[in-house]
Amino acid sequence: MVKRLDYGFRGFQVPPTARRPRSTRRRGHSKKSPEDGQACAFELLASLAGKLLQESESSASSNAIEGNHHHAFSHSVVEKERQDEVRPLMAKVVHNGSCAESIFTTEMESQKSSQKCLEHAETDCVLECVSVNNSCNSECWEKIEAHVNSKSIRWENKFVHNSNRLVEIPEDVKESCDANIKSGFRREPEASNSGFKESTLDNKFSLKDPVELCINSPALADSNSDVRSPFCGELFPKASLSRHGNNNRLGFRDDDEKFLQCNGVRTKSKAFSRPPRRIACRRIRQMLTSKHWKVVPNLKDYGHSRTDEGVKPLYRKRKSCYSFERSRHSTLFKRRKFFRRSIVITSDGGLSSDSVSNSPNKGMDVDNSNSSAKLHVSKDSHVKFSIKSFRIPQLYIEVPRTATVGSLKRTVNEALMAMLGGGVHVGVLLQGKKVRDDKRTLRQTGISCEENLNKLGFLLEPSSLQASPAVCVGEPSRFKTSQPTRSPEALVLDSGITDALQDSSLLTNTGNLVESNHDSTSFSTDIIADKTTTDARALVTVPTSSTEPLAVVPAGQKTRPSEFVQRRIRRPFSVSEVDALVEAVEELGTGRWRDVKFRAFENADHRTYVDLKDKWKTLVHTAKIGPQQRRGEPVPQELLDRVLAAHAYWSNHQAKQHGNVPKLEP
DNA sequence: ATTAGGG
DNA sequence: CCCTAAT
Repeated sequence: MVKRLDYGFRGFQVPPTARRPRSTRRRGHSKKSPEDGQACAFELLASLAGKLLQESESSASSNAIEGNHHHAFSHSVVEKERQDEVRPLMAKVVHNGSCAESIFTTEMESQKSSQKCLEHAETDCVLECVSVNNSCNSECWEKIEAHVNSKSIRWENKFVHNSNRLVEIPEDVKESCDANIKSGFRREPEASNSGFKESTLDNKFSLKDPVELCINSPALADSNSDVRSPFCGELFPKASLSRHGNNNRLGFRDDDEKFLQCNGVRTKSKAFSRPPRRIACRRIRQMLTSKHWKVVPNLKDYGHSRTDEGVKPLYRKRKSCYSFERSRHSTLFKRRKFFRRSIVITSDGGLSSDSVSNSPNKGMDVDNSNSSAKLHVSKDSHVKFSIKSFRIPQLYIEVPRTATVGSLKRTVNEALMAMLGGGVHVGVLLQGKKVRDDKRTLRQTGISCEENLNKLGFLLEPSSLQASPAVCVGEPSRFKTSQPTRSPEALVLDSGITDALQDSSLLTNTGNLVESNHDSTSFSTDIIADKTTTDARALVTVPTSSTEPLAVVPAGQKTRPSEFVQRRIRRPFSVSEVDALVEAVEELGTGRWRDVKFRAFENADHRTYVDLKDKWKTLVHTAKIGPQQRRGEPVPQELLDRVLAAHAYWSNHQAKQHGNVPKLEP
C-alpha cells in the first residue's frame, strides 16, 4: 500500500511541518534546571541512606538491626548472614518514575565483630577484615596489630606495595573475606618505578566475581564517584552482594562498560548543587583559569600512560551534555578537562583573594604526619601553607577478578576523574570545622595563629553541578517506566556521591581534623598510613608526598594542556536502545536526529544526536552485512530488517522531495 | 545548534 | 567515536 509520505514511514502522525522553528524548539539538552520540580531520586535515596545508616548504627549496639528498615522503602531486603556478620541492606527507592537503589551494609558492633578481626588477623587478611567490619575501630585495630605482632604473622605473601595494598588472601579465609577486599590506592606518577608489578588478581583472590573495591567512604549520603551515591536502575549482580556485604556500596560497573539503565533519572546532580557551592566552585575555576595562573601538569602523574593501550578515559565531559555554555566556553571546557584531572595544590603567590601565600616546595616543615596541611606564619605577616596530601573518599568500583592490576588502576583513575570531573570546590577546615565564611580574614578565623598550626585542613569537594558525568545513564525516554536492566553502568561513580560528599570532604588532608559537619556516618579523617588510626571506611590512602604530582605556577606561556582532551568512553548501544532508535527513525526519518534524540533518548545524556546518527549509519551497515560479520551484542534480525526498510523508505522519501517517485512501503 | 559525511 | 564543513 502506498503510504502518505507526510506521515512518516509507519504512518505516525508526524507532519513534516510540525517542526518548530529552531528558536522555539527545546534545547538539545535534556537537562533540566536544578530547580525543576522533579524530585531527585538520589537526594531521596541519600537521605534515606543516611537515615538507614543511623538507624542501623544506633540499633547495632542493641543487636536489634533486623526489621528496622523495611518501612522506608518500597522494596527492602535485609539479608541476614551468619549471626554477627555483615548484613547487607538493599534499598530501592522509586520516586516519580525514577528509581535508585543502593546497598548498604551495616554491621553489628558486637564483640564478635572485633573477634572476627582478630580471627582474621591471624592470617594475612587483616586489611580485608577491617574492610568487612566497618565497625572495626581504632581499638579493634590495636588489637589486631598486637595480635599480629604477637603471632609473628608472616606478611610475605601479601601483595603489598606501599599504599597500593592488594592483599593476597589465604585459602582458609577467602571465603569469609570474599569480596570485601580492602585496598589502598594512591595516585602516583605513572612513571614512578614503584616496583608495583602488574599482576593478575586472578590468583590472588578467590572471590566471587567480580571483585568490588570500596575506596574510602565518608558518608553514605554519596557515588563512584563518586560513585558517588545512590544508584538507580538495576543493581549489581545479586550474587556479588548477596553473601558478603560490602561497605556502603553504591556503584558498580561491569566489564563491558555497558550502561546502567537508569530510568528517568538524570545523571547530573542538579539536586545537589547549592548556590553557595556553585559560586565557590565558579570562583575556584575562575581562579584556575585566570590569566594569572596556569596549571602545570606533571605528565608523569597523569595516569594515562601511552603505553597502556586500553586507557579509556570515560568521563570526559562534553557537549553531549548539551547544556552548559557550550560554544561560549568551549575553550574553557578544554581547560576544565584538564583541570579535572589536576588536583591543584600549591604554588607561590596568592591562592585566594586574601592573598594567602602558598609555598609548597619551600621545604616547610612537613613533619610527621597526620595533618597534611601545615602553615607557618612569617614575619611579613604572610601565612604559608603546605598541603601535603589529599584524600579521595568514596569510590566504589567493581571489576572482574580476572582484571589486571593495571586495569584496576585505570578504573580507579577513571572513577576518580569522573568524580572530580565537574571541578572541585575547595574548603578550609580549622579544628575540624569548616570555615564557611569566605569573607573573614585568616586572622579573624584563626588560621594565622601558630596554635592552629596543625589544625588546618583543606578539602576538595566535587562540584555538584557537573560532577561525575558518566554515571547513571538514562534510558531511552520510551522506556521511562521500569525496564529490566541488562547491563550495569560502566562507570560506577555517580553524581549521587556528590550529595553525600556535599558536606563531607571529597579530598582531605586533615590529619587530626575531623569533619564535624556531617552528621551521619561522619568519617574519620585519620590518615590511614597510621594504622592505629585507620578507619575502616577510609580505604584510600594517600600518604605523603601527594603534592608532587601537580603544581600551579604563575602563568607562563608554555604548557598547553588543552591537548589532553580524551575520547569519550565507548558505550555500545543496547538492543533496547537500538529498538528505540529504529522506532524513532521510522517515524521521523533520517534527517532529524535532533528530534530523534528528544523522542527516544531524551534521558540518555550520553547519546547525542550525532551519536544516534552514527549509530543509524552503522546499523544500516550492519543490516547489510552477513550475520557472521557482525560483532558485539547481536541485534535482532527483526530490528535490522526494520532498519533496512526504514532506510530505504526514507531514502526514497528524501529523493522524492527532489522530484523522485515515492516508494511503496514494505 | 544541527546536519551530513568522511575518518 | 571524532572532526569538519556547511547550514
